[in-house]
Amino acid sequence: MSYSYQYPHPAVATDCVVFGFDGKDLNILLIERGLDPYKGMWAFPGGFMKIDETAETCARRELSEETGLDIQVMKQLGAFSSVQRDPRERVVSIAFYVLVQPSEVSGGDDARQARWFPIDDVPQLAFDHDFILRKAMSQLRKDIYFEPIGFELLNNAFTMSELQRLYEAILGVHFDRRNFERKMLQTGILQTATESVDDLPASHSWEQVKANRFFGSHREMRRKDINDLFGSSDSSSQTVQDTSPHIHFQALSDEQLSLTDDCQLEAEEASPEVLPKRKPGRKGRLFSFDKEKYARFKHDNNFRFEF
Amino acid sequence: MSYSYQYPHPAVATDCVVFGFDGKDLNILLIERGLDPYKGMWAFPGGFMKIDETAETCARRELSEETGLDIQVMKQLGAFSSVQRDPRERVVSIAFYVLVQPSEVSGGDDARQARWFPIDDVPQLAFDHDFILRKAMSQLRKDIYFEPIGFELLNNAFTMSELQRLYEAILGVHFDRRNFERKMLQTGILQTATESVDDLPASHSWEQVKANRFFGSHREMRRKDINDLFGSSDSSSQTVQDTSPHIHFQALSDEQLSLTDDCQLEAEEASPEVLPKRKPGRKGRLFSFDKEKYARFKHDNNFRFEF
DNA sequence: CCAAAAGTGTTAGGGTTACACCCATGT
DNA sequence: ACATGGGTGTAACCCTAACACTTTTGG
Repeated sequence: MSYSYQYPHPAVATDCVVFGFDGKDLNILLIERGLDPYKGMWAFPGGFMKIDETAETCARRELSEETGLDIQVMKQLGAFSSVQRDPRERVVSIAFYVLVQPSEVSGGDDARQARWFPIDDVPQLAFDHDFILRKAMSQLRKDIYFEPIGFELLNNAFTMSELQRLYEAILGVHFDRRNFERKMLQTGILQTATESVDDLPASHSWEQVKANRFFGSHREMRRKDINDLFGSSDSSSQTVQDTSPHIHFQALSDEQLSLTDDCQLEAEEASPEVLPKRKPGRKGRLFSFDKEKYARFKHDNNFRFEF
Repeated sequence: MSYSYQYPHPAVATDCVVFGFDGKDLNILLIERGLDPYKGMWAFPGGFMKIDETAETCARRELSEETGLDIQVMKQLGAFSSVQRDPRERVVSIAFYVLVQPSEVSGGDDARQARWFPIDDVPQLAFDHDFILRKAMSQLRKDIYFEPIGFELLNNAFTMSELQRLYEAILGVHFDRRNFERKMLQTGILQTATESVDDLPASHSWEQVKANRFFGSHREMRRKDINDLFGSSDSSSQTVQDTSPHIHFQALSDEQLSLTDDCQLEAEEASPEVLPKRKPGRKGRLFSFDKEKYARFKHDNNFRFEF
C-alpha cells in the first residue's frame, strides 16, 4: 500500500514541549529515543500526523500515547521546516507547548522512557529540539505578559512564594516578595484557599472557562473571533541557517516511518516516574484562583505582569 | 513522474498576510484567484512549498513571484491544519505576516491580480484565510507591545500623526496626541528628519540591524540564542471546529496542483496598482528613527508600548 | 475665509519601587 | 539555637492620563 503524489510532499509531525513546575524549578518532559535516528538521545514527545487529524489533535494523541497525559491547555509554537532537520526524509514539525499541573501528572500510567528535566539542566536533544525549546521558552515569557499563564502550572492551591518562584523561573528575574504579592492580589484573580482545595476535581475544563471568558467580555468582537481565543497562531520567522538548500529527498525513507509513531515504538518498560515530584516547601497561606475573575481577567483590562 | 510514500502525506503550503500602511488605514494585500477552488475570490499570496526549501524561503519566493515584493521582515504566524481547509487534498499551510513600507512597494512591477484592501473592508476570503487574517491581526497587536514594529510599516520619514494613526489602526484604540508624542520621543528611538530622508536607500537591511541589536545587548545569551531573534515561532493552539475528522483524501487531486504555484497561474494582465497610494496628509515635522537606538531598544529595557 | 490638523505644558493622582524588622517553623 | 522562609507597611518618585488654546496649512 502506497500513496503517490505528482510532486514530493514532506511528512508532517508534531512535537510537544511540556512544561511542569515542581514548586522549585521549571521542568520539561522528555522521551528517550529507542530508534535511530538519534537513538538514545532525548526528544520531545511527538510523532507523525495522520491524514485525517489536525496538528493539535495529533499532538494530543501523541502526548497521551507516549506519556499518558491528557492536556487542556496547548498552544502552538509554529512550524519548523529546516530542510535537513530529519535525516530520514523531509519532515516539517508543528510544535506546541503545554503546561501541566503537578496533580495532572500524578496518574502517570502509560509512561515509557519519559523523564522530567529541570530547565537549566537539559541534555542534548535530538533533531532541532533544542532550537524548539528556545522558541518555547521565549514564547512562554512573552505569553505570560498577556495571560496569567503561570496558574496552569500550579496545583489548585499554592503558596504565594510558589507562584513567585514560578514567575521567576519563567522570566529569569527576581522580584521583591512584598511587591509581588501585592500586585498579584490586586489583580483580584486570587482567593485564599484551604489545603483541601488541592484535591478538588478540576471543576470545569479550561476550554470552557476560556469560552465563558470570551463571551462575557470583549466589546466589538464578532462571532468569528471566537477562534482567536484558541486557534491563534504566532511566531517569528524561522531563519535557521539553511546551508543546504538543494538537497533532494527521494521517497525512500518511508520504511523507517510509522504513521502511528516513531517514538511510540520505544522501550515498553513503563517508568511511572512521569511526574515532577512536588517539592514540599515551607508551610504558608494557601491561595487558589477565582475562576470567574480569572476568566474575565484578560479581556477586561489589558493587564500585563510587569514587576 | 510521481512520488510515493508508505503513508499519506499532506501537502504543505505557505500564505503571507501582507500589511501595508498608507498614512491613513492599515491595508492588506490580496490576490484574486484565477483557478478553482474559490475561483474569483480573494486570497493571500502563497503557494506550495518545494521539497528543498524552508517555509520561509517558500513564502518569500511566492510573495516575490506573485507581487514583486522582496521583503525583509517576515514573522511566522503558525501552521493551519484543519483537515478540510482545502478541497483538493489535505494541505497544511504555514502562514506568515509581513510588514511593508509604502516605499518598498512603489516599484510594483510583477503585480498581477493583486490589490490592497483596507483592513476594515476586506472581501470574503478563500479557504480559511479569514481565520488566518484574524490570527495575524491579533498577533500584530501582541507583537507591537514588545517591539516598535510599527516602523516597518512607515517610510523612512514620517510625521508623528502618521505614526499615531498607525498605532491606532493596529491597536484599535485612540490616544491623546500629546501623550503619544511624549512617550514616543522619550523612547529615544526617534530623531527629527528632513524630507530628503524619504528617498534614502534602506541603508542596511533589517536582518542586519536585528543581528547587531542582538549581539550588542543581552547579557546571559548563548551563541545558540541567535535564532531566537529570527526563528521564533509562536501561536495559540488551533481549535477550528474539526467537524469531519475522518475524511480520507486520496492521492488524486494532484492534477490540480502545481508545485510552482496555484495562484501564480492566474490572469496575466499586470495591474501595477500594487501599492497603497500614500495618502499625503498635512505637513508636519518629520521624524525618522535612529537605527542604532532602535536596534538596542528591545533588549535594553523591556519597554512596551502602552498608552 | 474656513476647516482641519499641528504645535505646545502642566497638574493631579495612581502605580511602582525600594526598603527592614519580627515571627514561625523545621533542622 | 539557628537558619530559612513567612508575614507585614510606608514613603519617594516616576509615569500616566486628562485637559485647551493658538498657529499653520490646505482648499
